[in-house]
Amino acid sequence: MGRHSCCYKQKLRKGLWSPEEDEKLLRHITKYGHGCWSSVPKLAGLQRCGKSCRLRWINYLRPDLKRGSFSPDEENLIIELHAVLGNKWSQIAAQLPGRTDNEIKNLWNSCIKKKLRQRGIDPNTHKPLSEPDASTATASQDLDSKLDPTSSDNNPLSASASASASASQLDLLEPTLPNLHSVVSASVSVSDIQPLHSTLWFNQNQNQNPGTEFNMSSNLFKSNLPLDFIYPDNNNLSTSNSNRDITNTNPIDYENETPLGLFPWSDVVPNKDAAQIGVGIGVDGVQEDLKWSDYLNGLMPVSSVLQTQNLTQTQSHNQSQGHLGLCSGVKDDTQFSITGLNPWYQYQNQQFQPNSDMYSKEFQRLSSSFGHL
DNA sequence: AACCGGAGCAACCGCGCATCT
DNA sequence: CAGATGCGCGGTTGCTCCGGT
Repeated sequence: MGRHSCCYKQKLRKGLWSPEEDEKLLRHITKYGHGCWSSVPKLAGLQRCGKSCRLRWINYLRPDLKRGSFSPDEENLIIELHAVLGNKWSQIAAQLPGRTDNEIKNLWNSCIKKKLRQRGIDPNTHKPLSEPDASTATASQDLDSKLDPTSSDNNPLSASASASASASQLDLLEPTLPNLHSVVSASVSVSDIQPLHSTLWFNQNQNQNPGTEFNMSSNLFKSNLPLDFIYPDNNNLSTSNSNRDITNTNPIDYENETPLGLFPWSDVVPNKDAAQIGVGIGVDGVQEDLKWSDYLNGLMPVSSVLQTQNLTQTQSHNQSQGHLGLCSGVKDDTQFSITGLNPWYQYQNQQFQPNSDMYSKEFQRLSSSFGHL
């Protein structure tokens, strides 16, 4: 196939995305969904190819993205999954809600590879290096023998491994995959790695209503509860969730094409200074002190930012400290539903539910995603 | 202060597969 | 059935930041 025809077109912008482009894309997809990606740039008024828009959305603008550095648990899980899946970044990312394949790939290439080598492990084979560092080789060998994907005897996810045998071996993987053994105890017949690793998500051995009882396979999931999901960790906001008035919504005024705030909590920011996130929008030489990612990370409304002028870098930095633990667990953007997943829609629709309901929705999505199980 | 090199990251490229016409 | 188109993935590039010299 080669390059796509859209890539040959002239006048298409390349390179870094400007805040204006981000806002256009975000607003368009928020309002209409992405539909056919090739038509997105035209409809959104962007001089980009659809592919570029898709990439930007998936890797950066998607509201369910978790931002910030990877936790040790996440890194461990990536290593475990890489041992099984290899460079299938999208499949690895599917097990890490809120993380993109690109993000994981970059982490792997820049950090984890190096760490594994320092521990005497070949990051490609997950075997000890030919000349491992003596001080670390012994310890790493132990781990390595458990993770060797080329050995059906040692590989707990081997297609030929029986469920019971796998369960005992999976115990060895703790604590990084604490619930994996119970997953395997469901007597899953492993003939295909795809359905198997999808079971990392929940414990199929539960006979109860899986929507309320299924176990997350990793501590990663436990920290991403709905309230953190919806409310930014912002010092300017009350930290008491119970004190928040979730009926105080800030609807997007689509009729006039002037969003009051792309995020519903935009009007909850209690003081003017806090609202004036110090992002120098990179327009015509205006300062761009803060990375756009930091701006998004601070979850300030685009409209507020666009109105902001003459801001100090200090304000930028301080505001950027706020973050949101976004976690939807949905990797495949084709499955993405603005109204179903987007936290601010849930917020606006006052459909906020206790954790069990949240998990129930997660399970429903998982069920549809892995319906072939 | 200037330079340099490594790390981290965002974005692009090229390919394969699926779907459409 | 074949070509065109759309989409997704993994690999790669190039930019920015930052610490060391």
